Amino acid sequence: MMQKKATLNAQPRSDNRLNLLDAAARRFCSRSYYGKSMRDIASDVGIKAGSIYYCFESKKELLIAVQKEGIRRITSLVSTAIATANTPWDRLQAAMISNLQEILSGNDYAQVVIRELPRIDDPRRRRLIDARNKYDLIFIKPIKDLEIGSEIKCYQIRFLIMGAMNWSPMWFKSDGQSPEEIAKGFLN
Amino acid sequence: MMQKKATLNAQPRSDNRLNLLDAAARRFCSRSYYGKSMRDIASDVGIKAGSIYYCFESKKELLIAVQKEGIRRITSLVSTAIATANTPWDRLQAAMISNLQEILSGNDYAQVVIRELPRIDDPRRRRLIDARNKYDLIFIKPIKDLEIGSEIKCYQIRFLIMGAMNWSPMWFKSDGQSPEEIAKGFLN
DNA sequence: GTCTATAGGTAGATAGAC
DNA sequence: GTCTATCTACCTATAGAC
Repeated sequence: MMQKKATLNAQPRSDNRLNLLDAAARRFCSRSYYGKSMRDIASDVGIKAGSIYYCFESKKELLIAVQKEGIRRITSLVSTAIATANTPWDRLQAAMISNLQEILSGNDYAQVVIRELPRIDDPRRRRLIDARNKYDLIFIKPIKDLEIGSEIKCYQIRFLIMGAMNWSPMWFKSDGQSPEEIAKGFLN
Repeated sequence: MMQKKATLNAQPRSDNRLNLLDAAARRFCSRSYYGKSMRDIASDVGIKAGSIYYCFESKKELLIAVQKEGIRRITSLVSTAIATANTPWDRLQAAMISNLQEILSGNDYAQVVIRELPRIDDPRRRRLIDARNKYDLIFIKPIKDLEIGSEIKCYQIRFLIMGAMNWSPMWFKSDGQSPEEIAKGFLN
């Protein structure tokens, strides 16, 4: 699908696939998947709509790619953060901080996973949901290790924490509390 | 805009304005404001797209009406629930239970407020946001009355609780925990 | 790798009949 | 109140030039 070498008469733009993903994430986030056109996304990276189809075979493919990348990024960041902490409490806090950092970073990938995944209708959605569920499970172990209640209780706590985090973009102000402060505030 | 009497040759449908609001709420919820057409909404109530414009002068007007009604409903329900409880703790719990009942009821109005309000671009959005902020404030008083921390702490708790509630439609299963159980679970 | 041109479909909205 | 018919605009996607 992608060629290794640019032809001589092509303009010297570095890999537009990534630029397109960034633009799509931004656009899908601000007005939903259905609310922004291929023309909008293309114009953000300085090309025409038809050219997107060199990298992505359809609009839905573009959405799936954004979501796949979004899950990959946040999973990677949070896993790393957890690995560097020693106690269950620190692991939970580290996971929350890096999760919030990614969600509130303004790159919009995570939000497209969060907000658009439940309503896309596509066979590949199943795999994405599995990947997101797997991501959500990262949080359950540190909570269980806190040993503060039954298994049901642990899941309730996880729903509480993850819901609050997933919702935070709605009220977050970049001149207010930092992700660290928000995470610590949630944990008392 | 609306007439009081139906003409004789009109079909005997009772006020379609409400039916249209219900259908719009459902559709805007499932595929976003941009993802569903006036034709889709019209067909849900058994009329043609052009006929919607007898009740609503534009698609955006229809969205605004859904959101206005959504805020009105949940404000009314939660205010009433709070008024029937006696202690701060009971008031907070009553507010959470009725908030969750409305959000998880399946009528979709609340979710259109929650999910679509941040991204519509319209002068009237300001008023809706004010109304929703006023609604959010309903929760702050019971939390403050609990006297468990500083004002900042109270707002952190509110963000935690409201975020978790607003997010609950994503994982709620109608054969699982009830809104009461979820609210009590969040409150420990 | 990006362009232009365009096919083929659907969108929101309006006008006028009934 | 709802219909049909229609306008204009925009959409996704493709084909072929460069």
